Amino acid sequence: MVTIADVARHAGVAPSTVSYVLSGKRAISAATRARVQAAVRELGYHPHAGARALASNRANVIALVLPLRSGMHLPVLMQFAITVVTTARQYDHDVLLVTSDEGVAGLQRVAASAMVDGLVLMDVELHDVRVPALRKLDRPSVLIGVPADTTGLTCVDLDFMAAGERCVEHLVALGHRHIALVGAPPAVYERETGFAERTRSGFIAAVQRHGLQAITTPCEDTYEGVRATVTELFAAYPNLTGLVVHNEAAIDPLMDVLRGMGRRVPEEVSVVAICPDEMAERRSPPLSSVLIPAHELGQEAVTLLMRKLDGHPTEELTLLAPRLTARGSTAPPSAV
Amino acid sequence: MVTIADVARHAGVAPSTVSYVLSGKRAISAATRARVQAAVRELGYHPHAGARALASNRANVIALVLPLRSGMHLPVLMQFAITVVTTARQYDHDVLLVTSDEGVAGLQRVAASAMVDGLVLMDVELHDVRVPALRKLDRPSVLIGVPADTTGLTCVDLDFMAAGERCVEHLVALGHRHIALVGAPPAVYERETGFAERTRSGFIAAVQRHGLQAITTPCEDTYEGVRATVTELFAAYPNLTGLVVHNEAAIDPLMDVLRGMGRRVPEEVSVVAICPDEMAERRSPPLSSVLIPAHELGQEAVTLLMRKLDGHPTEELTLLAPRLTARGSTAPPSAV
DNA sequence: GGATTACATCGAAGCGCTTCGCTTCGAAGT
DNA sequence: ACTTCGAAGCGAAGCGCTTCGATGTAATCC
Repeated sequence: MVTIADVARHAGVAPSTVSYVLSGKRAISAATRARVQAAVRELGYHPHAGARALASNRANVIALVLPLRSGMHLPVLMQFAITVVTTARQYDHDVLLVTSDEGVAGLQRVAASAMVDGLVLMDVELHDVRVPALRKLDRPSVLIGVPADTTGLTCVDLDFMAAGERCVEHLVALGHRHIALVGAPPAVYERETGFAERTRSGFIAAVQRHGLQAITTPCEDTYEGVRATVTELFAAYPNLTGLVVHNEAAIDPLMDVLRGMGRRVPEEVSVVAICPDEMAERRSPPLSSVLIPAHELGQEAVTLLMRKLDGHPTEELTLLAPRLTARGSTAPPSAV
Repeated sequence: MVTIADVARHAGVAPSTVSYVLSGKRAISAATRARVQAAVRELGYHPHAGARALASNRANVIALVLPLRSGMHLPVLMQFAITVVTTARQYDHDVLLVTSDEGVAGLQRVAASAMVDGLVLMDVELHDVRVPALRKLDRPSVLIGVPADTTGLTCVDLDFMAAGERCVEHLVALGHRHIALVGAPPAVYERETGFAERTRSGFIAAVQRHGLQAITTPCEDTYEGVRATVTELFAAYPNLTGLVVHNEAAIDPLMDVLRGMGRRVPEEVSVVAICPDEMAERRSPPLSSVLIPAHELGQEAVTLLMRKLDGHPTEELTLLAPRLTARGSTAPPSAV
């Protein structure tokens, strides 16, 4: 193994000088710097991460904590994860992947053992068990998702309330007057995941602002569940022409079911979804949608964490504005 | 921060004794061990990972390396990742997530800086650039996927050749005589990803064994691409009754297209897929399928890596036998 | 021109842990 | 009773790095 002493010897300087060249924490003459950098390159030197962590009290690693409950939408999580890694690398940090299968103890462990300098928690619920644990952890952290009490925390999320409103506005602008929200499975509401409820309240607020009836229903993401939900919906509200869908896994079945019922999209029913863009684009017709900005969220989360690691204060709550992309699944309602 | 010295003092022993209690590398009397363990618990001691890595030359971390090309099937990758983390924890290791966006340099870095003791590479291609880099890396590794030359490596994968054969056998057993393989997008074959080609050769071998015609076609995973492929297929081979689909993203569109063409599944066309189980089960009708055993693969990969870390030799190539689950999408061909 | 300042570099301490070799002690063997 | 031996625990070295204070040297000031 090549050590800093080897590099120093090779460049004819003291080890500390090499260290300062690498960290830039003290002024070094251009000549010396060049010599050291050449030595580093020639010897293929990589500082020993453990030694560095020990001496500097900084591991240059952040933890990415996934919850391990079922019903998560894996592709979105993966996209997050990839973005977090990529962004962290831009700040010269690596990412340790932690799941909650050891429960909260895992957080304790990676933080207390100084493996990581800070943490990013994905998919935080309204009453997430990890949040209290986090509070007494002394390491900075950023949450993706919004728990009930955000004091002292740093949270990032899509503004789901605005997203719900935005969907309604889109449909109303097209002329729809009978609009329903097809939401997450009941279990998600019971768990008080936050974003489901926030979307719903945004939906309701917008609909009522326009003097329309607020129709919302949870929806299982199985084929049969979707069929049942949609059937009931149209039985109860036969003149429904607009659907807002906030349930990634239900979208495919839902479109199938609509077709099966002979209700054509967008001629007879307009559908606007809250889901990743790629999902919306793959459908036929492509779906009008508000995208889940996994990339932006991940990037923002890491950037905020880095700021905290540098000792800067941050906002408690950062909500990203929703962007709606109109595609082929929405149109004015057919004149009746 | 609580150090080993604090624990030692609290338990009335030397630091080295605490270390030996924790590692179990030397005999310690039951009484002392109990006292030390109590002290550890009371003080909430967690060994400093960096210090430990420095002194012991072991980081107790493995790298999980994802390729960053497009067209990967994210949910499967995520499932892998989760399994790898969970399994690694069982061996008291953590997982560093590495993407190939720094190219091969990222591997160099995490290995040379002693951040990780070994690596698991996901989704390895036939001519993967990471493989040569790996060879000169001195750290043990396990590949998921099979490159062209496996000498000196440890590879794990589904036996795609057998999977292709298995699908054919299933359809033939039901009585089908006209069977086509709908494969991955052309780009995947061009990249020589290995598994696509292996499935194809298994398919061809099995089909020819039964004296049938070998019909295979790549397939884009867009809606339009699938429509085009399927249309051409049935135009060229009108009496086709069996389809083997090895393209996760194409399955949904394909089923839609078949329905759109008025070809009912399984009454008129039987479809067997190679895809994750959950995907097969969510469809209506549920798909007969050979599953991608992400969980088993991940587990096997980590287990093999741990064995290598302990200095044991391992097989160059471990292929998991495919398991086919018959569901609602396959049936005997209708008597013509 | 001597004192002052800034700049560039060095040396050594120490981060928290593991590990090697040593000491001590009591039990077993002869 | 004396050696022998294994078990249990201790002490100190050292892993590779960062960082602080010190030192040497050259530029700057009145």
